[in-house]
Amino acid sequence: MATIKDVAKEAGVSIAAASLALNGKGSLSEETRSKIIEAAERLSYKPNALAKGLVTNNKINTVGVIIPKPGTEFLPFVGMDILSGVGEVASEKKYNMLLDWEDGLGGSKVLDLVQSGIVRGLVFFVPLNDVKTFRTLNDLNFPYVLMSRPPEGVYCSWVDVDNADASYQATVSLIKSGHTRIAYSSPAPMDYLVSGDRHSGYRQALLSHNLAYDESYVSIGDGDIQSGKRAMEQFLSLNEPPTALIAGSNLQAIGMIESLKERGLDHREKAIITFDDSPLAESYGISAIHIPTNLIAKESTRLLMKRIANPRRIEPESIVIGAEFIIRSTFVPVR
Amino acid sequence: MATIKDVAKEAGVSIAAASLALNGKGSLSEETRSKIIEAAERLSYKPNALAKGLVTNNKINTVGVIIPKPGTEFLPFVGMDILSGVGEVASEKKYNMLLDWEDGLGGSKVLDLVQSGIVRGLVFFVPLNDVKTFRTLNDLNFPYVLMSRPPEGVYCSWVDVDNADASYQATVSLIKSGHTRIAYSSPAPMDYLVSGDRHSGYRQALLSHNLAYDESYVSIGDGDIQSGKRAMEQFLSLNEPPTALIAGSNLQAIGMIESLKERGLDHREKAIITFDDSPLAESYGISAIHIPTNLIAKESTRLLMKRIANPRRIEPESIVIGAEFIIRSTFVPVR
DNA sequence: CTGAAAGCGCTTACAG
DNA sequence: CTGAAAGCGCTTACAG
Repeated sequence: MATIKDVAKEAGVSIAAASLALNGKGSLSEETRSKIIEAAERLSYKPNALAKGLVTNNKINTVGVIIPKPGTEFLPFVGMDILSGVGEVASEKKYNMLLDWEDGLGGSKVLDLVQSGIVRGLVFFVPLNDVKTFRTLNDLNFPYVLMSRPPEGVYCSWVDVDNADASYQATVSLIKSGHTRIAYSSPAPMDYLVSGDRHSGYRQALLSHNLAYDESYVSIGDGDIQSGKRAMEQFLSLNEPPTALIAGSNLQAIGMIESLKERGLDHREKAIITFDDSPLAESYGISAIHIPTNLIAKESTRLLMKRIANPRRIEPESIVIGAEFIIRSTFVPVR
Repeated sequence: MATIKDVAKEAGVSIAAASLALNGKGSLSEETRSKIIEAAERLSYKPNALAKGLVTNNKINTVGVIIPKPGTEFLPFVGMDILSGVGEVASEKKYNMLLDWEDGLGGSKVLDLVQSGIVRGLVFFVPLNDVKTFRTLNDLNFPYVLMSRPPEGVYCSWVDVDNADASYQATVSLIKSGHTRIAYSSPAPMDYLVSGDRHSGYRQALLSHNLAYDESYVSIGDGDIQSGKRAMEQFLSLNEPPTALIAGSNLQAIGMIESLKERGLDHREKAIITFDDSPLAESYGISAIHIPTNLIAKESTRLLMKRIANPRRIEPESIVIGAEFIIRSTFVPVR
């Protein structure tokens, strides 16, 4: 493969001149410049990113995306939305995208990545926030952005919807349409920020409308269909089963509906609202709180790029994006 | 950040000795070696991958995954399955994973990647095969593996299911349960290998069982729900509508069922078999041809690793993986 | 068994 | 306006 040396020789100039011309820097005569460009094209020269990275900032132009290991905790639709958003903004800036996930072995993997120079910045979509890793990144003054509200004690840039508010609004709309027995099923363990925020919005809505908060109406789930079934069964076994449910994920909501069907009940027997929207929720006709994951990913990556472009430590920024409540056939007033 | 120079100084040895010790090479005294290792730990030294890559093979230890742009043509479940498979094998070998997709601007992006030294090998999951890119990769003797049967004229390693055979078997099982009017809806345009292979298996099954092949029973779709609806509407408008259908994707199959429902028909009105299996197909109760995407991804990456480890040109290998036919409630005998 | 030196492909002051 | 030189962080023959 051709190197810059070959290009210089082919064009009959010095290596430095070739570098300048190829990067559009310096003040070369138009003639020399085009002579060099032509030589590069003739040899189909592509710069070696490693050498370039080594000599500039010791980094390669790559953004790293950290997501949960596929198959756990989140819907593939969400994952792909994120990757597509990050990838789009990254590629606009001629950045590559590196994908990795937490492996349960602790955050050391992320730090390896950072120190090896393979990435210039990181975006995180990790439900359980690892404070220690973030602290270390802060100490290193390494650029990163969270696609979620940061955990207590971490000062950094982030982009997210207001989960508590979205949950509050959804609960209120159920109350307003006459429901008084409303259940909540979390998308993940309660120590996950997203679970806690949504739970507190739900609770707040009940209390501010003079409805009792009852723990037996709360189920702790994970992202899959089974956990939706379990939640529904738990709720149906109560003396006074809820008439409305807020599901933590599409698959959970589907599980709830399946559970209803298994008992020979209509899927509109209960009012069901799910977090996250997808073709799935649409085709099942499930009312959904649309979290604009793709937009969150894009905005996060934009913040990251801004931060990378600014070598000095700058103030973290945060963006709160609005969630949209989409009413479909599972939104039924109390009967 | 600490460099190898710092480590050498801290341990009181030469840079060469430090390099040897850190890489477990050369013959150093046990004492010197551990002295160096300890110094590295004390400084929390992480080697700079760029420098290392530059000096060894001009490449960084990264595998590139090329998939279609998210949101087009394929189910996120499939995409995540692939990423998870590639990532798992890659990380076993301490490789990073770089994600990219075709952008419709031609394959030059891939070649940039290759020549920049960012990846040591590529795995492709691309329905429409770009012969020119593959030829160039062959010329460069650059390691890559396809997660699909290669197109005509490309000689390379690949891993795939036998789509024609899977389609044949599914069609035969419909014939055996009494269907004579069987429709086929492709997952993509017909010039995609996967569409063509499945179509030819379907056609072959009909012909070898003395059933006529009728073009009005064939619909050309894409991966989404709408195309399933369209296909069903096309078929239902025929004088003799099919009694059984083979769908190209889960979403297509769901579209077919939705279309049935919209007309007030039971979803078991028709026998429906879908390609690809997912929680979706499971929860809808759609009979499915399970394509082990995750396994395909893993095996492909293993082949790639083998190829990378072997600097000399070696013979391409191919692996055909069996598809599994899973019968669910949409598999109904002819009425 | 260990050290000094060359070199991977590039960029960036610095001379001229 | 252009060239010679140093250097990014590492590894690998090659001396000793």
